[in-house]
Amino acid sequence: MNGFDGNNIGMTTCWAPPSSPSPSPRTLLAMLNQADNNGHVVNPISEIFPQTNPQSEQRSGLGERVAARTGFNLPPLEIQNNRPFAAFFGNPSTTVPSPLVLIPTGFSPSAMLQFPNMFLHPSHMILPSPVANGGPPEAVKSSGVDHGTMMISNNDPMHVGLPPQQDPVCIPSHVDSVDAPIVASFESGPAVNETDLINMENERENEEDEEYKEDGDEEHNIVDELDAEPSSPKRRKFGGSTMIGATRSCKSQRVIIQMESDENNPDDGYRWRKYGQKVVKGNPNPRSYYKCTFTECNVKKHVERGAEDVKFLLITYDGIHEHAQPTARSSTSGPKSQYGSSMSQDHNNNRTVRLGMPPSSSSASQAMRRFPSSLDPPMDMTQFYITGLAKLPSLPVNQNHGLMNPNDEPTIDRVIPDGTEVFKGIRDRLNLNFGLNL
DNA sequence: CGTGTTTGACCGGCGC
DNA sequence: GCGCCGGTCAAACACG
Repeated sequence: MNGFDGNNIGMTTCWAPPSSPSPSPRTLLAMLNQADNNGHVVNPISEIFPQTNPQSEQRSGLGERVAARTGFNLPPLEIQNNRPFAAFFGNPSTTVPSPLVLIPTGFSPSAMLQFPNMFLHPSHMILPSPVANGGPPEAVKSSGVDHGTMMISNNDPMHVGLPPQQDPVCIPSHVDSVDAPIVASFESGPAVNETDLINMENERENEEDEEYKEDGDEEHNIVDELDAEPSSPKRRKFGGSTMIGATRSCKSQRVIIQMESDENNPDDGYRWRKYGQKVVKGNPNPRSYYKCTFTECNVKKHVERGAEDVKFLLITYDGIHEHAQPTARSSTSGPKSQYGSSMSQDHNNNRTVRLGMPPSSSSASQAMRRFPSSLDPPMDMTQFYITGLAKLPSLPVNQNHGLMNPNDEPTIDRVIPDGTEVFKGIRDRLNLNFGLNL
């Protein structure tokens, strides 16, 4: 049985529905999917959800103003539940993002998953003054009364793309007491606008190649040094390891996801080998370190539970898979594949779990079917958002962050059994549009 | 027996 | 320079 039963999972990025006639979810998906085919937003959200609330423009909050501009009504946020990540996890040393994602003007929410590089870890941001091109960098707090969250914009002239006068579209991550959030943060580079993103997409591989080249040189040097001296049994051997320092992995592409799960290591389609566990400062719950078991794949992840609420998992992925997902679990008695034979197991519950695998009463082969890959038809994350929230049992449809119109019927053929599909959707989108394999 | 997990020791970065 | 901290290694162990 899937460990996500009964868990309420939803994206933290949210927006409200139009207050007047809206397209059905099916229509919406069709419209949004048009953006997938060429990587551009053919139908901006403002076209899909035309502005219907004349008072929206008078809102004071930046997020609300932009929401009003784009035709969305942001739902009220419970400030006490909208804590910053570090505070939420009670671990100030944990590298976690703000529970806000920032979408430059002109982007639809679906674009965030097409160009994840635009979403930065706060530590990588230069926080500009709200006054364009003036004043020292600083955090910009939302002035919205019903938004207790901090907004961070990026007008860094070195990177930017955002015209300074343009307000970014702030999509507050709604950490709701009912809806368990999934937060995806992408640490990969500077914020840019859409056109820059296209160029960046072309340049990204070259940059990474150079970075890897540098890494390789460093590693080579270290190995040379170590080769000159004998090593004790417990002494670290650098051969085969890309680690130079404790924070080495910070240079790689990093994606941080928060989700609610009973499992300590929900399966995400790849196979992981646990290589360490450590209690980090500020969180009594140990952090588990995993490596991808694929040959020569250096992707790592670490998983820890929230300090305050153990229901929440913080999963941090470091690196990019440069291989396909395993098609099936190899048998311990069968021929050895490139992968190890194990699944990530939750030893607390003594069972193997597969994130993104809806419970099924059918055959085991179906249970082992692969995750969608880049070869599968593109799926806009919005539909996962919608379908995920549509399954939330404790909220009336018209309160599901306003994502569904009360008159809308859920699309039966797209309704996902549990919110883990949101995770899958994130990964698919990252893989499909950015080559980021989680 | 093969594979993955556990766990104490070790390492480098960083702040003071 | 020292100590803290996060990250990693690898022998021992567990499991099927």
